[in-house]
Amino acid sequence: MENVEIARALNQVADLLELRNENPFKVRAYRNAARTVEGLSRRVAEMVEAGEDLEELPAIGKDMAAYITELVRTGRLKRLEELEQRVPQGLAELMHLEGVGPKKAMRLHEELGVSTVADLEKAIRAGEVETLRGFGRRSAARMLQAIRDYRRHGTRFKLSEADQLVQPILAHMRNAPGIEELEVAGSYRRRVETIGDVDLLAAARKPGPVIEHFAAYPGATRVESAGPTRATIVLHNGMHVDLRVVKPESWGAALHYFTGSKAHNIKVRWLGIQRGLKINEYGIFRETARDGGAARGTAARGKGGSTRGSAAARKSATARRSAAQRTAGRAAARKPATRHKAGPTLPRPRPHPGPVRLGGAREEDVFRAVGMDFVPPEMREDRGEVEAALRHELPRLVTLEDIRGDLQVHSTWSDGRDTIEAMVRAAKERGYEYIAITDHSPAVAVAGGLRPRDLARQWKEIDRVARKVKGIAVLKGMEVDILADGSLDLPDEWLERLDIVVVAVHSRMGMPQTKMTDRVIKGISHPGVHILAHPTGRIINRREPVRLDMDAVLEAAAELGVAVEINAQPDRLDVNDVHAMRARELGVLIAIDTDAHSVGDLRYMAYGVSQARRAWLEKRNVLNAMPLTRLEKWLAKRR
DNA sequence: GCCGTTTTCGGCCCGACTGTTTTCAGTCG
Ligand SMILES: Nc1nc2c(ncn2[C@H]2C[C@H](O)[C@@H](COP(=O)(O)OP(=O)(O)OP(=O)(O)O)O2)c(=O)[nH]1
Ligand SMILES: [Mg+2]
Ligand SMILES: [Mg+2]
Ligand SMILES: [Zn+2]
Repeated sequence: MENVEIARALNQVADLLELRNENPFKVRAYRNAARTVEGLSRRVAEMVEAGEDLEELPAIGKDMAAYITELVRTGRLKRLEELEQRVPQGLAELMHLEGVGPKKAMRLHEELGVSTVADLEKAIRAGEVETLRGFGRRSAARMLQAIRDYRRHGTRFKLSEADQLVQPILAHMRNAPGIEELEVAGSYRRRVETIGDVDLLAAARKPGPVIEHFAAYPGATRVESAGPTRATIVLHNGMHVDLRVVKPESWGAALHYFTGSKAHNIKVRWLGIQRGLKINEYGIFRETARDGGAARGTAARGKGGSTRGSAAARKSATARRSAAQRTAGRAAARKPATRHKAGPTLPRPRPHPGPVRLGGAREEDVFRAVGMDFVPPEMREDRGEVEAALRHELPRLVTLEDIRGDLQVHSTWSDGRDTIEAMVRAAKERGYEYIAITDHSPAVAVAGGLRPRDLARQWKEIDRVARKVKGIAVLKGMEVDILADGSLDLPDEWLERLDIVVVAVHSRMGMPQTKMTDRVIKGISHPGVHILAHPTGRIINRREPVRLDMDAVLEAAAELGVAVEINAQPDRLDVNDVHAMRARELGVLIAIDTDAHSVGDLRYMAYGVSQARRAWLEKRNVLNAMPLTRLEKWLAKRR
């Protein structure tokens, strides 16, 4: 069983527990466990088989370890099956609709017999939903819209698509009245390979006009919501764009909040609580002693100030503090400027000094307040970066500037669109020290694979270009196909004469896992091989990864001294961040290659570097961050 | 259900927007 399948089962349990109105912290425990499994660089199944102690993993305790073991051993989970018996099929699906959560889903089912999205649509059209207590015409209309959205666009957007799409919005927002700062936050800033929505953050003294300007964006089909500090619009292609606006003094805290990830935020805020601090998107606050327990039941003091108090005060107060009180505080905080008779029992003027603001103008303020080093956005996934930052042991992540060359590039000799000379010149312009020309081998006939005698001619051309274009080394390479039996698609005498050999699977992608794993390991075991390219073959949103025991492949690569590629094509990003992280742990070098098929594609390097950073890679982990002389030595040593 | 420079019990992030409400639950970021 794969990690994603285990994670899916645990998430399903969480959804069903939520529908059954279980303790929200228990629900979260299942989601946290799922996240751990999904972000794990190793196969949990293998860990179980090896008898390793799963309870050492974060968010995995006695129960979760047992559930995971059961899943691995039997392929089933009794806990899940029991819940499926008790909760009607389809209700979990209803929760995927925007604006429909566990409570509404359950009520729709209990009061209208709705248990599928189709049922819900019928009920809305029949006018049944709007008659429900707490529902109405508007919410029914909203649900109808949510159903349309759900059916239209299920998948997430590629990061590169988001990059395109964001440009005109940024251009529009730069003209917003009074805007002082503007940045894309969320998963986009963390450079996640796919993006659910675009999260924009702006700073302005007066947020109102900025929100209005945003809502008037010509590319929007509708405004989903708009309040005094935030708004959501929907673009023609279905992409949602969130805007949050704060005052400049809150810029850093807001950027931290809106960059996420959610799990990272929760962990950092919890560290704050343990240090007597409250961290939110407005800043970092310390509550004075007199401001704690006594004042808390009363209504809020507006944004940021509506603090819940010191850890000690919190402890004594939370017990006697009802949920109603909590929400009352929040509701009053909603419109602090416009509500004159704020909370129910607010005794103004209060003599106490109120919470002390410790910072929040800069993002570093948040980290410093809890004793952490600054964490680069790409690492903020709660995959150990918080603990590493507390120990001051964060890696020094590789940067685009560290990259000295590109080791997988195609030309017109196979399926590339630009000549060797053009590719070399473009590489030189990027400041590279070297570039490898790696056209396809014969078996990849659809991509114009080169036969050995073509290769001989190509080398003459490479020599000619190398003489003509000074200041960059041009390596003679090939992207050699790993055939179905694991042998390489080029005779040894030719392999030996290449400067660099990149190997990859391009056919028979549907093999069962053990066969595919044997095939790839046999492929890289050939002594002439330097780099394993796009190991899973996945195309994001289009083609599933091949079934491969990545752990076994990476262990073999470590033993053989073969490098593994992060293919920087934005629809590949293969290996992904999680596997690249495992490679690093095993001491496998990573080659970040653009697999460019035109000079323009060379810029994809940035996408590869982003994924490398998400994998915690440093310069020394990256093959093509080596200077030429070291690279040449490494290439020769492999022989 | 997990977890422990404060704990093996009692905590678990914190705030905005909507709709329908007359005081806030639900959902989402
Ligand atoms: N503190 C806190 N912050 C949250 C919570 N939910 C979301 N955020 C923050 C962190 C997120 O990165 C950011 C944007 O929310 P999104 O739902 O758009 O998530 P994100 O962009 O990370 O992923 P996405 O690709 O959009 O699915 O808002 C939460 O429950 N608590
Ligand atoms: Mg987002
Ligand atoms: Mg968002
Ligand atoms: Zn290829």
